[in-house]
Amino acid sequence: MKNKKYYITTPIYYPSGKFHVGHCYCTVVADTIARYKRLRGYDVFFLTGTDEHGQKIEQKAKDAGKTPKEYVDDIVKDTKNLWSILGITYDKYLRTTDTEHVKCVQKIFERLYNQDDIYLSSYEGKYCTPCESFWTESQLIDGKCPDCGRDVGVVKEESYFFRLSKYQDKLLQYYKKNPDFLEPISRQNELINNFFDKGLNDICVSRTSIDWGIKVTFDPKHTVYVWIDALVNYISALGYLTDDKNKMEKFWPADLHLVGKEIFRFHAMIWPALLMALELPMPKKIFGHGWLIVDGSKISKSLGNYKDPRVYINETSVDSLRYYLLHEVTLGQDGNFSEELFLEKSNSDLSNDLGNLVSRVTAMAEKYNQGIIKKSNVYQDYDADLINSASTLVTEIEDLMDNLKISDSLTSIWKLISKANKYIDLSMPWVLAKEEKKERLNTVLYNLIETIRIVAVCLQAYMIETPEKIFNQIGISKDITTWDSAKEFGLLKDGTIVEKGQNLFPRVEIKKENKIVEEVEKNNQKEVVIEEKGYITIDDLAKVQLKVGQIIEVERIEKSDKLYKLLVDLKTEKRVIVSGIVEYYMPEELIGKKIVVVTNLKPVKLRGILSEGMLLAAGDKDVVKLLTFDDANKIENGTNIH
RNA sequence: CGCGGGGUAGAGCAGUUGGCAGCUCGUCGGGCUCAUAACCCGAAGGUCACAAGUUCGAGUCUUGUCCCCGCAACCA
Repeated sequence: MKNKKYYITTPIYYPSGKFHVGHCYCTVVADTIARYKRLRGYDVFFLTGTDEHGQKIEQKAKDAGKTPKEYVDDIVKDTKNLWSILGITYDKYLRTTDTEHVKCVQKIFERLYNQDDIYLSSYEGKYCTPCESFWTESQLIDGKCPDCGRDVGVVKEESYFFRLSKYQDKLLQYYKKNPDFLEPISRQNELINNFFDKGLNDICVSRTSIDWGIKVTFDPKHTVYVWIDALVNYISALGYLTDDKNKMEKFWPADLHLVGKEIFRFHAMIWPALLMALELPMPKKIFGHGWLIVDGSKISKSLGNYKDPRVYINETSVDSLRYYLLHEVTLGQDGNFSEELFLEKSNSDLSNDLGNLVSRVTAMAEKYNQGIIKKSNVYQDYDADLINSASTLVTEIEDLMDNLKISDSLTSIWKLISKANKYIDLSMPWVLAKEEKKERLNTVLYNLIETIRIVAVCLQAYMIETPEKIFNQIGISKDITTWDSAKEFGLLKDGTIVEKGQNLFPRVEIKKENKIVEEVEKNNQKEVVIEEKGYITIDDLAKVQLKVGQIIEVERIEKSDKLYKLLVDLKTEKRVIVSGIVEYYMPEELIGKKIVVVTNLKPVKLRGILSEGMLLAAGDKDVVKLLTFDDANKIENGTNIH
């Protein structure tokens, strides 16, 4: 019998910088679904990749003194390393610079042009010459460029357009007939209310102002714009329009396109329209997931409020990070990520509940029975609860996972873990050992190890190291690690030998307070300092605006050991600045002090309070001294410093 | 009146078709000693943002108000 197939994709990410935990989130979710489907016997094709063309990449590469290709090569190398650390089991990593993809895009472009779905016209828009960017009317701020604040001019550029408007009605009909097509529903509503009600415009699918991209074969001064270049990856990866039709026939249509909410629109509108134009079947589902919010703000490059995800993994383990992303975030909604919460979860759910369970059970097996697990059947009433829950766990997970309730499915695993811990308290194996109730002890240990086996089998969808470690510790053979084997309680063989191993999840000391905040500040400083050479120019220095400020109010921030909320007088205005100097100054020492303030630092929310600047201070871990002035009285608040 | 999401215990969240307000962490008290200062039991803690309405009954439905966040044609 032919296996059922499952085709799942992540977006192809834009490699304009290092990837952060948000990218990991989406990819880990997709990986988990892929693993789950494989466990259930599906033939899975899991696609991810990078969208490597466009002006921004061209610019970034130039800044770094590399060619665009060299630039993206480096990032891709790093990304693949990250994915390998996270245990991402993609079947294909597509790069839009791959020859196959380029050819596919060109052929599609030709075809759509030939059938008049693409036509030549001109794109007219407000253009900021120094920024080399087009802006829409609504993006402009007071009629000026939102990036640099300079005047914009009207510029006409020859462009090819895709007749999106032609597909408007067909799309709407499709949405209505297939209510499961776009999820969550709220995003579908947003899409329809925002765009369809106003009517769809044809979209510009080529640019003459961008060089780094795929050339239009019949008009090479044009470069294919992102819509077609990027979206088409989902079929170019399967070899669409090549001689090898196997994958396309087997896997298309995709079962799930997992995308971020910011690109949901394009996937919900443009992509289906393109597929209609190409007369290909629609994907089964497009799901727009939410974002990770870090300490109240979204992850953003300009805030610099993120770290390399490997930092978190090094502190704990891959499985801790995967667990957090999968369990703490409801798919479809925004989720919270903070280092403190992450470590807390890792300690409580992983170290205390799961890790400790395995540890105490294997320890008892060794201590009381030389690690030998024997089948025996001296039961008590309360055994039934554990055994029932364990034997129905897999079915429960299947129900939830099939509805993409990933977080809930983990919760049901943890409910069983908790039951196992409770079962130990009820059965008190240490008493049984002391009183030499051998047969009952054997039953209890058997039930516990068997429960742990079932938990570990299920965890294979979510975690990459832990299930294997558990299997080794409880000494079981491969045939009872399969998905279906967990549907039956009692497959564990008589005489199985258990060996207590290393702790699965060592507890991590949570250093109270603001590691993360400090990190944010460091990152902000980095923005100003030019990376490699160590020198900055006078212009760079001029970017930093320094003024004399006087501290007029000092307040401790609740629940923070290190932070003061300061009100600083800059003569023309008073600003709130949050500063981590509690350890070094008493409030009364600070009041009235004249200090150096960075006034054009991007505001950051710290502990929920908007900090609109930064104080300059000298020091290291032990000593911190604020920069002050010799003759403070003689210098006025608000004076510029150069 | 551009669109969408949110406001539920100290924190982070869940609440399906309206039917006694829940989960995890933290706090407090107790138990246990197999285990990673872990595990188990119990308790405290909420005007479900506010106001009005529908209803026998509203966190849930309707209307209005306030506040937070995101999107507004390439930030996962």
